[in-house]
Amino acid sequence: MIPHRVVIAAFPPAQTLDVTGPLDALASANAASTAAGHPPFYEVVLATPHGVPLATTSGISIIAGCDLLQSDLAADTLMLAGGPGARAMPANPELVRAVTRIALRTPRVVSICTGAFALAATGELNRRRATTHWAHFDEFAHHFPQVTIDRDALFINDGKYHSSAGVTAGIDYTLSMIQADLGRKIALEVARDLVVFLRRPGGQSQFSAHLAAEVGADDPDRFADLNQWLAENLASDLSVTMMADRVAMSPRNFARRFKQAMNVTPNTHLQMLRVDAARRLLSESSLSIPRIAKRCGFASASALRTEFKAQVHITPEEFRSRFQSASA
DNA sequence: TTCGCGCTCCGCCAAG
DNA sequence: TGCTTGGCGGAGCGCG
Repeated sequence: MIPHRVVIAAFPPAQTLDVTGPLDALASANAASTAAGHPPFYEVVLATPHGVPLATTSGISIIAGCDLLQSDLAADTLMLAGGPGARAMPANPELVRAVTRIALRTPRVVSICTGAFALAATGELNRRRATTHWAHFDEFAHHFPQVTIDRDALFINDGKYHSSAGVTAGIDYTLSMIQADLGRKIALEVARDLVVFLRRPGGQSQFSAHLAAEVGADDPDRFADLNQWLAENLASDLSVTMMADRVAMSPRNFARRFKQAMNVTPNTHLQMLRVDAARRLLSESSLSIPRIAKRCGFASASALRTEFKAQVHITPEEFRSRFQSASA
């Protein structure tokens, strides 16, 4: 089997490759693929101008030193890393030409964090939707007015072009990419691995509560559609009765079946989804706490604080001060 | 701080 | 007879 080649483009003055989370997810997917008796699925190639090597702490082995400027660089997925170099990249015509050349012939092109600046510089995002790190929304909009910014999304898929918000959101995107490439089972195994290796102090797990619940669930597929619907409608006035109606069951039977399948009660799961959404908005947006509470379906900012503290063990304000700048 | 209300969860039991 | 489903009621909890 020919491995799926992921070319990661990084731009000077970067000296380290700051996409460790997505790389670890790819490494974990390779391990799961190997354990299933198949060769590693992903082959990761680091491409920098003139092949300048970068340090990385990821567990995946990288074919380092490929020249981003070479004309015949081939990829199945092109991943554009963020950082100051990516934001400065549009001012370098030689780099813009090189990335455009690769992007045009690559089936899937992904930007991580401020890698969106490098992707937008190619012009391929014009009249498309995209996202980037919240702290650079205005700067991005100023430089690329023809790109529609989605300020709430964790990641955006528009045709073959994909963009993720912060580096943490890049992990969520990578999980969805692995699910598309290798299936739901492997993606859940990768998520389970990430629980072990990527959980940060202060309770900021780097993957969604949705996935966390599925990892611990006996039968996650049974309520997959409902969970998807819940995640998309958190701001609605949701109740166990409404969830039961949604899956055409009586409330009593629904509660029983949900607990059996997911290992948590419906309301506990709903609260996990709400805190997860709040956590993302706290680290990926500049919205006020009351607005985040409303958007996530909490009755008030006070209700958000109570539930947030119960699950994450710190207040939303502490969480924001600790993690908001960490992903910039 | 207290109290009442509404919601959730769960054990129990009956019906299909 | 065993399993699934759904109703009932009590305990617990959050919120205003």
